Amino acid sequence: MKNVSIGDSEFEIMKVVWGADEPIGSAAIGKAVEGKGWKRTTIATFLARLVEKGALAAEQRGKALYYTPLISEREYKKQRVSGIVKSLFDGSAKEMVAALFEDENFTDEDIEELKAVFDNKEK
Amino acid sequence: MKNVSIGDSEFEIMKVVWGADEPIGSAAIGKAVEGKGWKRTTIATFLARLVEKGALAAEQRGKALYYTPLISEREYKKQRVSGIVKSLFDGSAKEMVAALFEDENFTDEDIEELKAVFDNKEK
DNA sequence: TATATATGTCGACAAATGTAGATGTAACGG
DNA sequence: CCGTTACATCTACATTTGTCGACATATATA
Repeated sequence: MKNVSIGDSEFEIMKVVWGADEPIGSAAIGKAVEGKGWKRTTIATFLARLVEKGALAAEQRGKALYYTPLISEREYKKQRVSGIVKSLFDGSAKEMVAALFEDENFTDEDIEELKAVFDNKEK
Repeated sequence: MKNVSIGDSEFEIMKVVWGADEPIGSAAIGKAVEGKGWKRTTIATFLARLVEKGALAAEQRGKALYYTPLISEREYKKQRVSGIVKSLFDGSAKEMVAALFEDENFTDEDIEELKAVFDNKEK
């Protein structure tokens, strides 16, 4: 419920944990973020902080810790997007969409799909 | 062009400067953000940092400094929104809109308007 | 068993940001 | 001429986030 604030690097870790359907161990996480060029301890710090913040739960399994998300990806994204809508678009999601629309690339299919989504919701 | 990073409080200042159509002086800015509860020096720091960052230009006019935005509101919002789309929605603006749609409140009028915008763009 | 390997914990340091007190100064009111 | 204002600048301190290195320990292995 509370607003967990997650940094960009931490977020990369979250994505990995969200991507796993079961509690995921540090080893697997490390493997998943190879390529980011982070030292082992760096990753460990992110994990520890995420646990502190209440974004992840950690359980000991053998020698290693296994992590489970305490906030869902959807929840988190929603939080972030709402924040942007509120601070940049005065709370108007419509404004945001309109702005997005001017700058981002949408294919005609995208638009069709979106219109469909909208039609669906429109009661 | 460069990606100016602006904090939340700094952003509040930017909004004021953007809102003025002419260079705006520190006094006016201070007046505009009364209510935020910031001390005078706090505001001055924000202004100074924004100038350092290249977000604002300052010119001396009499005793006070007058500020002009060096990045447009549109430009900045675009930057922020693109960042979110990239990091949270894998670069898919469509996904973002869809997500927005599930969480935010859109009135039927909003939807109509958006569809109109979409129709317009669809070539 | 002595050792290399895998992990977790601590403490650190830097940059960005929020926030403000101390200082210095020039203009203004009397 | 002098105190009061109105500002600007500088320094400072806390928190958050990105990144580690140093350590301690348990485990696996030669």
